[in-house]
Amino acid sequence: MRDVARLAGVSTATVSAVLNGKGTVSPELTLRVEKAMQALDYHPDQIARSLRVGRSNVIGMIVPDVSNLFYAEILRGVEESCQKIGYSVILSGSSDDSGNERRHLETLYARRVDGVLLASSVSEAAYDRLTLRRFPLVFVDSVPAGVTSGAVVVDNAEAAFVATNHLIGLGHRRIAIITGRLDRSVGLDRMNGYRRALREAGIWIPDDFVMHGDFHVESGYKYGAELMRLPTPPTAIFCCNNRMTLGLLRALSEQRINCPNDVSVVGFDDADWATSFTPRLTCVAQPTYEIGKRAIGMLLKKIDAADADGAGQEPNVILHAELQVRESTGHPRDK
Amino acid sequence: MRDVARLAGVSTATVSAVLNGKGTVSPELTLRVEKAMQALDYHPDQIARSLRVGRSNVIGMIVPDVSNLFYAEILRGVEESCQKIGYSVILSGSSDDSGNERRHLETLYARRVDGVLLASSVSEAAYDRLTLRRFPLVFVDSVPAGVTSGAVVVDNAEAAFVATNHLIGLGHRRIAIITGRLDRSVGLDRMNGYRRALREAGIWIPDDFVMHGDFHVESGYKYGAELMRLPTPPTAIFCCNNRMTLGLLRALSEQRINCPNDVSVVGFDDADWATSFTPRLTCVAQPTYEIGKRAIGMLLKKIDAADADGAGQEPNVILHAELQVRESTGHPRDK
DNA sequence: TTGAAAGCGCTACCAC
DNA sequence: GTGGTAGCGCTTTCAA
Repeated sequence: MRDVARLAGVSTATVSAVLNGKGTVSPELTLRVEKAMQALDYHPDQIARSLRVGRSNVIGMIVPDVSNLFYAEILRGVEESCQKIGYSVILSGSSDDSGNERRHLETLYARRVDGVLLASSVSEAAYDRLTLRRFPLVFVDSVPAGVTSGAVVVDNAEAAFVATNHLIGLGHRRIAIITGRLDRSVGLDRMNGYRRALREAGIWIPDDFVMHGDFHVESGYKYGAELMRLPTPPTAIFCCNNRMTLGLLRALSEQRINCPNDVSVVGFDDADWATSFTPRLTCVAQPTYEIGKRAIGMLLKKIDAADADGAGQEPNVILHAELQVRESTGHPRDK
Repeated sequence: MRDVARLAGVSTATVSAVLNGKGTVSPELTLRVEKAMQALDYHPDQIARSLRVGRSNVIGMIVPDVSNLFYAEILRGVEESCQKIGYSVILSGSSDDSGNERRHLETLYARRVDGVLLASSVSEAAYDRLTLRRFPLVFVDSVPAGVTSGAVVVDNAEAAFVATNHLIGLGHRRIAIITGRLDRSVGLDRMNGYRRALREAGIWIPDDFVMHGDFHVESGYKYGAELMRLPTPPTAIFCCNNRMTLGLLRALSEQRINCPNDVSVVGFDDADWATSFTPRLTCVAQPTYEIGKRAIGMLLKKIDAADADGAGQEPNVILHAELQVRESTGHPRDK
């Protein structure tokens, strides 16, 4: 920068003014400075700038699993929005471990990110007073119990309710569920939606139709296989995330159980493969890209509010998922 | 930091020494400083540190598509390795656009990242003298023509050769291909491997068995459909990436064409869904996680070499993909 | 072994 | 309009 100033015959202050479009520089000097910058292939050092202005234009994002398409899609929404406004995003994967999550939170703080997006948080550290004072934070996808602001979530209970009702409407009575982790709002809400639908339809479900999965492929596989080996297996299964659905479908395939003839399947989370399967998968499609966009929108609001010393309490954004009815659901055969 | 120094009754230099484990500080003072840091919940400002030492401990990674599982898996390898050594990664998606790619390169430079990982680069900007002087850069997945150092790639030609030979070995003679973009090494090499296998087996292939796809779902769908509508359709299709395979499978499903009875399919890239499909998909599995790990390893070497003013010419790392034979390939029926 | 002070590259304030 | 300069929080000589 000094070199630029020297070459243009001005002060560094002027160069800075040109850079930031302060408008108080004469056209003539502006041109000279720009020429000099070009000639020297000068690119302002954002690090130095950040240090000075106390703002990094970087946000952090923590997800449980980088290679889960669901988070990848959210990330895409986040990243594209960030690009437009000159933000960069540091991504870290927590592997569903609260220690990792906490560590990442510390790292991000040390790097002085302007805010962080926390997907499916598994740690209480996230809403420590201390952490919250460090930087604006918005919860994505899953929200800690009792938190009514600063989160972008989907109405999971409603979505599960609709999905289950779809099965009931087709005539199913023996409807099983493979739940997600119940210590997460996403997992619990989906199960509750399912239960409510059954209750309102006056359907009673045996305990062994409720399988407690953990969002991973293996649990979908294992519980799917178990369900179909029951003396009277379900005629429909509601599976609470994309990974487990993959496991479930694998189990069905191995047992040569035909879907939807022998059993109907409703998955949660749409995925690129959902329409390539035979049969095409009926599932609850979450607006992933939109989640990402809204989350970053809320975070920016919070960042601005923090700058302006406003309280910055953004009420939760609640988005709605849409049931995509395709061919993996049909009437029960032995009705 | 000043506060910590004051509270501990020492100078900031001493605090710094403690932080960096310089070892020249008496145990007594060390303890006092640590106490003070704790008491004030002090976390050193990496931004300031970066400015001073000229090293950010951040790397950038540019991928064409954040939500393609293939890149997501590589990213996972990268990210996990980075965590271990205290690096953070800024992720950007180029959407296969060279303008975006160039812009991200500029941004990353402005942020003074220590190096960048560039996946499937589409832009010549990446190997401009200028860009290369800015920071260590390693190419991942796809390598620009003629570049023999600084890249981590898979031997795509060999992988395609093996995959095609697998089909030939099963008795197929009418083997079609849906290629990727031929302006990328990945795309071209795979087609060449396919061609070599056919040539060596003395099999001649009509031109309309070679479909030029672009790595996206739609092209797999479109060309898959076209292939199967040919007067004499192929008995096997080799499909050059995960996305296009999804499209192809959808086309087959819609046309009620049975795989592998009517046509065998070999995909490129393994995916979580590959073993959940019926039939389970035979495909070329790239060592994605390993690619990520090796890439970051090479980048770090380059970074260190750059620090040490060494030339830092790391020869290309060439990894090998493995053919996963499953049920989507079988003998041709009408042989 | 410890501390004083310079300086990384930038911005913002104030004086001209 | 423009420039001089202090200082963001840290590390790193160098002197004590």
